[in-house]
Amino acid sequence: MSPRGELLAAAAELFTTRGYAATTTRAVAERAGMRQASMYHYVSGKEELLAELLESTVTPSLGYARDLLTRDAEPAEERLWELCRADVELLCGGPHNLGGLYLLPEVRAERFAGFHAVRAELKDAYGQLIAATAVGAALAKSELELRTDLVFGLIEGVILVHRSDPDRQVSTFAEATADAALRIVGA
Amino acid sequence: MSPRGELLAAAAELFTTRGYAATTTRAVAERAGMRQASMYHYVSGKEELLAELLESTVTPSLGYARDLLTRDAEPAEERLWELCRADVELLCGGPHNLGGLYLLPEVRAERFAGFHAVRAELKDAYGQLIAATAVGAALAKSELELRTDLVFGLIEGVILVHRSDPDRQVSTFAEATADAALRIVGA
DNA sequence: ATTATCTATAGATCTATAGATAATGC
DNA sequence: ATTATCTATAGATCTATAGATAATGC
Repeated sequence: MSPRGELLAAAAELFTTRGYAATTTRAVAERAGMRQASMYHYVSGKEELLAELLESTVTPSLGYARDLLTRDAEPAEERLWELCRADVELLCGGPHNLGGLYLLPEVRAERFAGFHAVRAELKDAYGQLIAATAVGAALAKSELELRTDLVFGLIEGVILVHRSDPDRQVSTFAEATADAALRIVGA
Repeated sequence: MSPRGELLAAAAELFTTRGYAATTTRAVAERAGMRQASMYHYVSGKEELLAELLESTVTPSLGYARDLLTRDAEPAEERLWELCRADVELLCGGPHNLGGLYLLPEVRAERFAGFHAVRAELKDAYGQLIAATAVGAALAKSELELRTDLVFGLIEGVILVHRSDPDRQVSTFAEATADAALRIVGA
């Protein structure tokens, strides 16, 4: 792996376990096999590492969501189920609990607006799929938004469940979460 | 309010917004109206503040859950709904987003085992109520545990939803979350 | 020439204690 | 006597840069 990749992997592990503020540049650099100062040859600092990690966790889900939105021959219920399953798999399935980055209090900073923009797009895709279900088509706009929030909340909530029990098998849990999401929608 | 209470309130606000590691003892003390060193007259340090805040957020829900468990004249579905509603109200309804304390990476530390024990009891109460529903009584044990995890995940997930949109009215959102929890269970 | 690394360190914190002073309550 | 507070600070970090050295690529 490239030195930058080593730094990102080290940061992913440390940020998700110890948190962002509690992780020193020294800890990241030495886990990546270099001295603290050498890190600055590859990245501008901790912030850049977190920004890049955040975007890398949400971009694949967004790409998949966009693909699902175009597949309008398939029932919206099946596509929504599949988006939930894949999203949970991506958030909880990686080597570290990458979804755990969403929980860090620091992500609200203006610096990470890019991440928030991509996430808002992903949430919009959830909303479109929910609106396209048989049940969703019959709901008022405010009720649709509420259910979208709840489904989105469930997906993020499983990150916390996964954090407190990381040994659980992710694939079956992801499917169960997708089932639960459809029940929340009412489909 | 007592000086200790002022410190706890200050810590609640700062820990939930900036995070634990990023909050200095100076910031907590001065928000509570005293000098940094004076804080040590009332508490042993930051850890004690977080431990006390964590337990104070989960203890009321547990007390209410125990009360609901004894009320076996009422249908389990209604009691579960009410527990979910009250829990969301407590986590998201206070002056600060106290539920946000659950998201801090530091809470996993051994130091906060007391909090985790109380939370495990609360989760057990959820499990008992779910098992007592008409649908729950027909489920296998593993499926029951899975749905308990999902309901618990939903409740914690709404903390994140609330964090990204703190201005939403809590009471209606709490009711909608309770509705969604019953749909996850299948009741 | 450029890239990759290292050591050393300036400058800026942050925590927790020491020690002094004032206020309170017997 | 005890409680509440303060100022000052020792000791321990942590970040980011400076400056040196080695390795690589034209």
